[in-house]
Amino acid sequence: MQNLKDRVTIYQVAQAAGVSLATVSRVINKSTSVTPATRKKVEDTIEALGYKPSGLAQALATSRTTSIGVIIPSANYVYIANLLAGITEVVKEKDYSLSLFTTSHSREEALATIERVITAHVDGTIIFDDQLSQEDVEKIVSYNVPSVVIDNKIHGERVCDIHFSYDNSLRELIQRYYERGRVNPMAFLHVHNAGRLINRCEKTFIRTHEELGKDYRIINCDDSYTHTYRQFLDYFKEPDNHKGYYICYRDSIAAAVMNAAMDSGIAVPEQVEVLSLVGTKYAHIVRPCLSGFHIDMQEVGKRAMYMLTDLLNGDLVDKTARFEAQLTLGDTTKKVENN
Amino acid sequence: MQNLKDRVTIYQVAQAAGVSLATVSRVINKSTSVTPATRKKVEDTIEALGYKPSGLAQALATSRTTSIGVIIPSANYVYIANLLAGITEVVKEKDYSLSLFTTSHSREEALATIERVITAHVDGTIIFDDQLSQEDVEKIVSYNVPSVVIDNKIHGERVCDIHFSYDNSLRELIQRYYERGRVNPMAFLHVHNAGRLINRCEKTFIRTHEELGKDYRIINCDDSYTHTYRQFLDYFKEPDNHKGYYICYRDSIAAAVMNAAMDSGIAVPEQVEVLSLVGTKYAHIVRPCLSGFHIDMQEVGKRAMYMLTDLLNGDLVDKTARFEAQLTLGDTTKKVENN
DNA sequence: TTGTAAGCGTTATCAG
DNA sequence: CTGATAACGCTTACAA
Repeated sequence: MQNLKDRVTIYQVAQAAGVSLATVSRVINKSTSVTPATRKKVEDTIEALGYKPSGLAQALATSRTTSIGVIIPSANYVYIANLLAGITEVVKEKDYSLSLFTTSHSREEALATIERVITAHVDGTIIFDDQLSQEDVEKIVSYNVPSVVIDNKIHGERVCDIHFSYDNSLRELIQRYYERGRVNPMAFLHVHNAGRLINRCEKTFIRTHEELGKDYRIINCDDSYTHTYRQFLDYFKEPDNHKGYYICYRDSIAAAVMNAAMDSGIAVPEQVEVLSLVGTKYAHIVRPCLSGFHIDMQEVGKRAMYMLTDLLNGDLVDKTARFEAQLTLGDTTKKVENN
Repeated sequence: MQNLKDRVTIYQVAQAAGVSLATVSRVINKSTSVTPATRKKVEDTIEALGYKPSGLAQALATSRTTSIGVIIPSANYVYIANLLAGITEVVKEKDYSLSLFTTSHSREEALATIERVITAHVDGTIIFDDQLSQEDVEKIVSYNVPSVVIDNKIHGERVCDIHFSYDNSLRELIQRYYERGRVNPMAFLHVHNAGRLINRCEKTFIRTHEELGKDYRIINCDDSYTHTYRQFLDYFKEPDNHKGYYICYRDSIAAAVMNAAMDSGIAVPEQVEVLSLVGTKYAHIVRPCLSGFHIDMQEVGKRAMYMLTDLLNGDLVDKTARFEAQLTLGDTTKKVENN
């Protein structure tokens, strides 16, 4: 096996083994039968020459890349990392490979990403990205790449979707809160442009309050621990604010509010209560432990990849899956007697 | 633009535009000059037909995939997610695409991953994976894919490396500790099979103690928050253990020790001090804030990708880069007067 | 069972 | 400036 080779091709293997291209191809693909003798001969020369088939040429010939695309806004979030871990697990199991595409912030980048996905010629995609519209997804699919879309209500012929369900559990939580005779209006921390999930939750929050005829508050904040922490340090300087129930987008935001409260000498949960919508394992690590909703993104990733392979094989049963957010009550909300 | 097309090929564009293949190829690649008139004609039909070049065929013809491979053990850790974010940022800037390969735990999986990387025909790889040996990397490189290797002392003709430097700062930290007259032996939490980085740190830890003629302790633990938390709850039942300085692999482990101590009524940092080696943003979020080392993995990712593109273009200046771990003193170690 | 030859969708080298 | 035509490395009928 020489170094820095210009890669050995199937043709060279054939020549060295004294057979034809086709035969080598057959032993690689374990397809039609080959005499054990010639098979052995070919396998030996493959080994000796260090031949590896070119996925490129194979893909071109078969028009299957056995590669799937994953489209996400950024890998930088814990729950996206978990999603990726789940996807890769099944990707390996099914012997696919995975191309990662990120969209970032601008619309142009998103469009450029779509182009890339199409030219990359992946067999299918898993899309977890709020910025892509129905049309964007349709465009991808129209180039013959079936897709599973996560938390982004999009439907179509060769599109599956996984839906995160918060509505019922969030509504229940709010109802219970007031049923227990709590009078402080709940506050929802609005984050601009943070995606569908939080928007949906905000809508549910507002609608439920309106149905109950209760007051509520919306507080604008940033999707950044540090900013929110500072903002709430300020906010808690006002004694009137030394109470309240704050519903936050993710762990780190909830932790920011909680830390700001505690660092201002305000008791959590006695005076200020905090709840996060998108929980990760860090909810259990911070003290007090965060109350919040939680969806196992690794499971979501696995599920998404299973759906995609089924879709690709044409034996998909359910075109849609639903993950219900689980509420875990930690120590940032007051305990209520559940009996 | 019809739906579910069998993708339009360059040939069909040529025919529709009344020119030859070659001309279409030229306008795609903006290479040699084409009459503005024909260019426009071709561009229009490309638009009309919704033609996108096949990356596959292009790659086969040029023997460049403009795709790089990233090899990691799992996407599941925060600092790896940050690394990925850094890499993708530059990947887009340089107009590459990225294939993700994970190795998981067994040797067989690692070997399978290497095969996949080779057949995938990526132009280069970024490897952040302790399980791969010098030979493994050499194998990859021998198939004509230059690589940059992170935190895994490997050298070679077409290999760059990024090295994390902990030794000096860790040694200094230890020396200072005893210089201040501290007498409790430090403890190092050994995690089996957690990779080179922690092994190196452990060696430095031991060697420094031996040089100083000081006692030290090695405590075995798991790379899991929950396990370690339970283990240390037990450990702290013994009053003799209500003191000590514990050096932990990562944030979550350090938090486990810290929480176990506090939940056992032990004061941090007054009685028990904790330090983490691999810090993330969560170090600032937990309370008390974790003291620990920190490397900006997003920067590392960007740097790695820059090195790789330089390597691919043949204009690499430095084959090696070094990131020094930064010590951030939080509230889990005692303050020392620095003047 | 094995070999021959025609694609797969591009690029690139020639002539014209 | 443009058009044939031969690669690129492999798969897959079709023949032998």
